[in-house]
Amino acid sequence: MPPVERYSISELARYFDVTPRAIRFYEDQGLLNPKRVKAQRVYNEGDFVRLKLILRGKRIGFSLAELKQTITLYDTHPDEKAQLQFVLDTIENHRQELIQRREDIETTLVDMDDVHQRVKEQLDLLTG
Amino acid sequence: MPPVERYSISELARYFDVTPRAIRFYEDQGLLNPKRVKAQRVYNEGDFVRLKLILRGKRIGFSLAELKQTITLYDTHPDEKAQLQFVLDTIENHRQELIQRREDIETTLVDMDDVHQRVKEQLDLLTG
DNA sequence: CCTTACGTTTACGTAAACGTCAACTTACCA
DNA sequence: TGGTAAGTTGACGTTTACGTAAACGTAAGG
Repeated sequence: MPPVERYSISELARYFDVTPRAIRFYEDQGLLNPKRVKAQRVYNEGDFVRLKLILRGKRIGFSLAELKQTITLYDTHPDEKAQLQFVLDTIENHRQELIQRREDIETTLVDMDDVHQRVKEQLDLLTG
Repeated sequence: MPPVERYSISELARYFDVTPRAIRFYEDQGLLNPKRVKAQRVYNEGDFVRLKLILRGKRIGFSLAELKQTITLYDTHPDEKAQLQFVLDTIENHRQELIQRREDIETTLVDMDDVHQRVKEQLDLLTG
C-alpha cells in the first residue's frame, strides 16, 4: 500500500511556507479540491503534489489561471484524437515559453557575472 | 562616434511591444528618466537598453521595485569599500534566486516531456 | 466549565501594474 | 485654416493574489 498521508491546512502551510489563506484561495480558484471531514479540509498525497506544482509554477511566473489550465489539462486523460493533439500542441507552446524564460535567465546571469567582475576588481584595488 | 539614436515613446512601444502607458509608468516608478524636448519624451540608446533590461527582468519574474533597486545598484559606481562589498553580496543573492528559478524551469521541462511522451503514445495508439 | 488551539466562512482592504478615458498641446499636411 | 496624428498630464477603473479582521464551530487539556 502506498503511503496515504494526510495533512491539515496548517501543516501544508508550514511545509511550503505559505499561509493557510493562500491555500484556501487556490481552492477558491479551482486549483485544489481536498476532502472534507466535518467542514475541515484534509489533504492527501495528490493534493500535496498539486500544491507543489502550483508553487513551482508561480515561482516560474505563471498566473493561477494559467496554472489551473495547465494542471487540469495534464491531469485529464482524453480519449479523442483531436483532444490528444490539442494537449500536445499546448505542451509545445508551454515548452517554448519556458525555454524563452530560461534564456532570459542565462543572459541575466552572464550580465551579472560581468558586473560582479568589474566590482570585484574595484574592490581588490582598494583592498590590495 | 557611437550611434546616438533617439526614439519617441511610440517607437519604443512598438519595438518592445508594450504600450506607451506602460513606459510612462516605468518612469513614474523611477526606472526611466528620458530627456525632454518641450514636454515630449526623447529616449536615447541608454534608455533603450534600460527598457530592455526592465522587460527582461519582468519576464523572469522580478517586480518593478526590485528592478529599480537592481538596475540603479549596478549602474552606480560606489568608491567606498563597504559599498562595493554590499554590491557583491547583493549580486550573489540575485544569482542564487536566478539559479533557483532556472532549476524550477528545468524540472518543469522534464515533467512536460514526461506528459508529452505519454500523450503521444496514446495518440499513436489511435492513429496507428 | 473555561481556555486555548485550530479550523471555518464572509467580506472588505490592499499592493502592483497597468488600462482607459478626458481634456489639452503641438506639429504637420492639404 | 482646418483636420489628423502623436504627444502630454491627471484621475479613476481593473485584475491578480492574497492580507486582515469578524464571528463562529469543534476538540483537547486542566
